[in-house]
Formats: sequence, C-alpha cells, structure tokens
Amino acid sequence: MAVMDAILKDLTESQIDAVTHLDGPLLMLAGPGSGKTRVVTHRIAYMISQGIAPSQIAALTFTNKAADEMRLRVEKLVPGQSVWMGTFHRFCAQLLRRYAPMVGLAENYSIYDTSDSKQAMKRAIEVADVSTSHTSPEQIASTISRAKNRLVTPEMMLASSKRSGPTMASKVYPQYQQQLLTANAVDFDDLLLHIALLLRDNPELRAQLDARFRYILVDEYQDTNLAQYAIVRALSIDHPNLSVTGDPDQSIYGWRGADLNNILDFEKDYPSVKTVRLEQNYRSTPNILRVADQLIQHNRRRKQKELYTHNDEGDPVVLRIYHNGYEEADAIADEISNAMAVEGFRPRDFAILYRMNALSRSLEHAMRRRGLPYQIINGLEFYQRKEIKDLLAYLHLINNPRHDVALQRILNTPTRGIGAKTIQRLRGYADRHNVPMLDAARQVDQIEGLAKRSATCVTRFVELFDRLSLKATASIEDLLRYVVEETKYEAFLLKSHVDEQDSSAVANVDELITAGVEFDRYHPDDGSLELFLEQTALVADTDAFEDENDRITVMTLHAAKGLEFPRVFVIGVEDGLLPHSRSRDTDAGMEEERRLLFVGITRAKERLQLSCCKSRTFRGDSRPAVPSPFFNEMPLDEIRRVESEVQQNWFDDDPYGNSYPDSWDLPEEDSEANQDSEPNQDSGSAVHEKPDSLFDETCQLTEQDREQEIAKRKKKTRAPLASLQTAAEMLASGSAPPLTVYREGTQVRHGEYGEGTIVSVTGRGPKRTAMIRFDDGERNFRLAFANLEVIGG
DNA sequence: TGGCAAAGGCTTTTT
DNA sequence: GCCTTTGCCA
Repeated sequence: MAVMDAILKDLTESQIDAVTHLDGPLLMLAGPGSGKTRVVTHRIAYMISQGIAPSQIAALTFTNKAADEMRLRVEKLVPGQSVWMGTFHRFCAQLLRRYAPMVGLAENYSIYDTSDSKQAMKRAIEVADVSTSHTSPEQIASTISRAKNRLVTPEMMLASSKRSGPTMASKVYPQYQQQLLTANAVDFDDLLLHIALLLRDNPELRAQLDARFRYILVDEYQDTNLAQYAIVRALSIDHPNLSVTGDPDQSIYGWRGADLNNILDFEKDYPSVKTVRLEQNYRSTPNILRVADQLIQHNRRRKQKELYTHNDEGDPVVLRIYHNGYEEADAIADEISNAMAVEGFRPRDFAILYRMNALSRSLEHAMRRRGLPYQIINGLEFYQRKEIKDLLAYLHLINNPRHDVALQRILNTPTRGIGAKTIQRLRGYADRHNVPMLDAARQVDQIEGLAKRSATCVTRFVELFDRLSLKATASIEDLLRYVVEETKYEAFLLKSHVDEQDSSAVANVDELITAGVEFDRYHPDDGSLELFLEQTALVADTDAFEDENDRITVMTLHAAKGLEFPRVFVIGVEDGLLPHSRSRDTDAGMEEERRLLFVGITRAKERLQLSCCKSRTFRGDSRPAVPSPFFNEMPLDEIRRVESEVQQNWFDDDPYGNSYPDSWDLPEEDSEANQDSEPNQDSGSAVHEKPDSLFDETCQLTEQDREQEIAKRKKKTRAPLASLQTAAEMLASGSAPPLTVYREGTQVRHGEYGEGTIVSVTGRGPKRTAMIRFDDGERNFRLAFANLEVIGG
C-alpha cells in the first residue's frame, strides 16, 4: 500500500517501533536531533492509516510553532485529516469555553496576560489589605502561580498555612481569584487549573472526554508541570493510549513548575509502558555532540543515554574570548557576513543564542550597521506595545464587559477627563458591591464624593462603549477600524508623540488591523471576537519565528528549543549569566542551567561557537566578566580556543559612546576592576581540582593589557576610566571635566534650596546620589543632574 | 486633571 | 540602560 510505504520509508528500526505502536502507553526518550518530530508525525499518520478516527487523537505541544510544524508534516503524509494539535493552554482554553459555567465563568471569559494579572494582583493586595513592605506583588504572584501549577487552591493554601500563620500569598490568593471571577477572566495558570480540577471532580465528564480523546500524544513531556500531568492522566484512564516524548536533558522550564519526575517516573505511573529510545543523532557533527555529551554528564538527575551519530567529523567547536560585548557582537556579525560572501551561507543558516533578552541589543546594532537581515525573537514584542494593548483592551471589553483591567486601561485612553481619583472611586464602589467596574460606571450617580464633571465624563464614556458594542459581531477588521475612528485614537497617538520621530505607533495600529484582516480571511465562518482575542492572548514570542524568512535568527536559549541551524553562536557564556546568578545557588538550578547550555549546543548542525567576554556592560556600566564554569566540563583539548587580538583602533572605532563608562566615579572604587575573577571558589567542588584552569592568562586583564588600555585611553578626549587614573591625573591631562569631589561633610550650595551639607553619598556612575542636609531637612540629589556648587569642606 | 521631568528600581528564562 | 512610578506645576 502506497501510503504505508511513504509512512514507514526511511525510518530506523527503533523509529518504526515507535511509529507502529498503537495501543497502550508509550514513552519515547528522544535525544536532540534524533528525528523525534518525524517519528511523532509519522506515528499520527500511521494511526490514521490504521483506521483510528482523527477526531479521537489530540497532540499537545508546548508552542504553537511546534503544533504548526506538526500539522504541516502530518498534512503531507495524510492530507485533509483533522487531528487536534495545539498547546496545552489552547487545548484547555477550548475545553473551558465549553464548560465555563461549571467553574463559575461565562463562556465569553477573558484570558488575562501577565500584565493584566499583575494589575488584578495589585488590586487583590489592596483589597486583602496586606502590607507589601517585605514582598513585591511579583513575588506574591509567582508564589500563587507556583501553587496553581501544583493544583493548590486558595482553600488548600489557607489550610496549610494555618499552623505557621497565614502568609501574604495565602491571604491574597482568595482575593485574587475573586477578582478574576468577578471579571469573568482567567490567567494562564487557571486554564490548566480549572480543567484539571474539573476532570478530577466530575467523573462523568472525565469519562466522556477520556473517550473523546482516545489517543493523546504529548510533546516535550519533560517540561510538563503537575497540572498538565493531572490533565493527561485523567484523560488516559479508560483508554490509556498516552504517548509522551521528551528528553530529561532538555528540561528547561523548572522555574515554571515543570517537574522532571513526570518523565523520570513515567514508567512507574504506567507499568505496561513500552519504552523506545532514540539515541542516534542526525543533526550534529561528532565534534559538537561530544561537547554536549560531556557537559551533560555532569548532571546527576537524568537518565543515562548514549548519543551517537554517523555524521562526518566536521570542524572543531570554537571557544572565542572577546574583550567586551560590543566586540563580540561586531565580530560575530563580521564572521556571518564573511561566511555569506565567501562560503555561500544564507542568513537563515545562522542563529545567535543567549541567556537573557538584554543581550540582544548590541547584536541588533552590529547587524543593522552591516545591513544584515535578522529577526529577533524576544519578549515585549508586538502585543505588548502600548498602542496595541490599548486597542485590544477595547475589544476585550466589548467581548467581556466585566474585564476590569481592560476598562481601567481605556477609561481615560485617549484622555477624556477621567483622572486617577475617579478611577479609584469607581474601583472602590465596584469592590464594595462586588460588581464589575463597568456596572459601577453605569451607576456613577450613586457614587458619593465624585465631582459632577467627572461623572459626566464617565457617562459619556459609557455611551461611547455602548455604541462600540453594537459592532461586536462585525468582522475584526471593521470592528478595529470603528474603534480607532470613534475614539479618535490616531489623533491621540500623534498628539502624544509630537516631538518624537515615533511614527511607529501608527504603523503598529495598521499592523494590528492587518492581523485582523488576516484573521477574518482565515476564519470566514467560525471567526469570532472571542476566538481572535484568545489567539492573541496565547501567542508566544517563539511563534513569531518564521523559517521561510531568509534571516539570521537571534533569540534566547529557551526559545531555541526544538530548532536547528547549520551554524550557531552562543554568546555570553559567562559565570553569572550562564549559569545565571539567580540559579547558581542550588544544585537543581545549576543542573537546569547546564541543560540550557546543552540545548543551545545541540541546536548546531555544522559549526558551533561559544563565546565569553572579559568585560560585559551591565545595567549601564562595564564590569569584569568571568568565563562560565561549564567550560571546565567540556573536552577542552578538542575545542579550538581563540582569543581576539587587541585591535589597534578598537577604542577609537567604538561607535557607542558608552562602551566604557565616563568617569563619574571616585577613585576609591578602583578596586572593583582589580578584584577579578576568582574562579568561583564556592561552587564546583568536583571539577575544582584542575588548577590549570585555562583562563588564568586569557580571561583576566594582564598587566600588559592594562597598560595598553591605559595608554589608549589617555589618547582619547573622553574621560578615562576612573579606576585607572587618579583624579589629579585626569585634571592634569585636561581629559576630563573638572572632577568635583563630593563626600560626606562637603558644603554645597543648591540653586534652589541654598546651602547644605552632604550627609552621605551612595550609588555609582550617573546615578551617584548625595543626601544633603539643608536647614529645612534632608534631600537626595543625583550628582549628575543636581546643580550644586561646592563652597567648602 | 494632565503633562512633564526626575527619581526609583530592576532583568532570567514564557504559556 | 531602560521602563515605571512619583512629584511638581500649569
């Protein structure tokens, strides 16, 4: 049979083993580049070819992108079949649409994004009346989020905190849930939580859905949390045809509640499981694979596996040491541009990966200056833009008039005379009566202490809203255009960006409308406002990735999971960055960081470069950087180490005025540059005894380097690095603005407040701040801005 | 009330 | 360095 041939052709024995497994639990342990997606898609095709109804199959992925990819490939094998494929969150969102009333919601419920839920959280904290002096809303939010991922309800949290006294989170959690319920909204975690609890508490519904989704496939199983575990478990009792794929070594979402035990204990949960191991790697060269393998051997919580490949040896992995982040970015951009010109690589062949989004900036500069086409996949993108959030807030409120966060956002946007005070009054009224704020706005006359004028403005807003609501069933495009027009939104944008060259805001509005047009075209029949909003809420940053675009890809290591590129650069492989300083303290944290680097390394097919810098600009000023301890866990003898030469004109060529800080700092802060890199004494007991840590000479500034740098800086007119010169020298050379020494006891005169005495000086660089005592009290000034005159001391 | 400028604070990763 | 909050003035 032809279809069958196509499905099983070119598969290895163990792959066929997995593909042809139909009934009963299946665990696929698949190393990087082992053709996992291929096996999963072929398996779906095989199932269908064996007569299993596509409607009984659900494939759950981690990102929409992975789902799209899967859909595309299944479509090729068995055209026209409709298997449900999508993310866990989308899966739950759609179930919840249907069963919303069972958890106290209406089916037009809204999905709060992170910033929405932060707003709700603040309000909950206010209502719960707890002091946040020792925590932040974010901290409480993350505690509650973790609780939800572990299926802990407000009642459970309260009960468990009975003994030690209620915690901040246990007091806020019920309030927060009340906020969401009143607003007919859920947050990301609730999507999973509601469904998990629904399945647990309603045996009939559970059985019904178990039968409906008879075959469930879960991708990236190593990244599932308890809530997700409970959901798939509940759907696989009568029909335990659950197949999961994953790689414990690629679990990188522990911070989000992912529980490695889900995959490590799968065989215990389902004793009759068939386990298939896919260990052959079809992606990378042996050189790359050995580095990855030796690194990950240092993790203890894992399942041992043998990675091997029949690919050609290829080039050695390169470890590159740069002076600073700007050089790193420039050199990589040059290298890419060279490889394209000389070796015929395409932009899409390259990926640059890093631990934090903040590291993308210098890369962006470097590539833009060379005219290299690139795509940055990062947070704070399109849907986070103010103008987009504003317009979507209108749509959200039209779809769900109880959406309080949206209401508060647009009540005075564009400005229409409704101030913070008025909004606060409305909120207070709403909280007291336990009603949505829009209802409060409709009853504005009954709110005491509100100025007549404010009340009129509110009423006018309600009228506007009612007018907009009449268009609720129009196409998304029409609705958006109508909103923009009725609110005079563009005029508002133009007015608020008068002197800026920021025309991008208006362009973004157009782009949103375009997105609406596309949605309308894609959903001629089933398109609804609700669905549009759901889609925009559940898009991830990684989904913006388009591989048909011929561009260099720039993104975080997290976002890179599941992708592959011929040439990969991992930048910023430095202690404190990778591993990140906030993960360094625990073994679990370190292991996850190690896995993260493992994921980065194994994205590369042909060539891999890891790089670190001697100094890195961070939060405004540059600090010495130390290579990642992970380098000591790699086969260094087969890695090619290249230290960039000191470029003669490097500092003069530097296009960014700030690669070295101007000298605001007082000489006493010298020491920082000198107390380099003690190669992490506290951590790494096992690998520690290598005294010849290869970085001794390379990654600390040698005396010679230092002298060269001093010489070069002296030539410049810009203020030199304070740590390398005394204030007197700077004055003598005329290279610095007259350096005023502000210290405790210095007498100063302020243009406005008169004479005073400096009590203390804190902070560094442009943020250096002095506390000055005047006759009428103490005030803080930033020395860089304050207009101070020294009169003595 | 609204607009602006300065101070404050903060950065891991994302559905 | 950048975004958010605050505090002051028209």
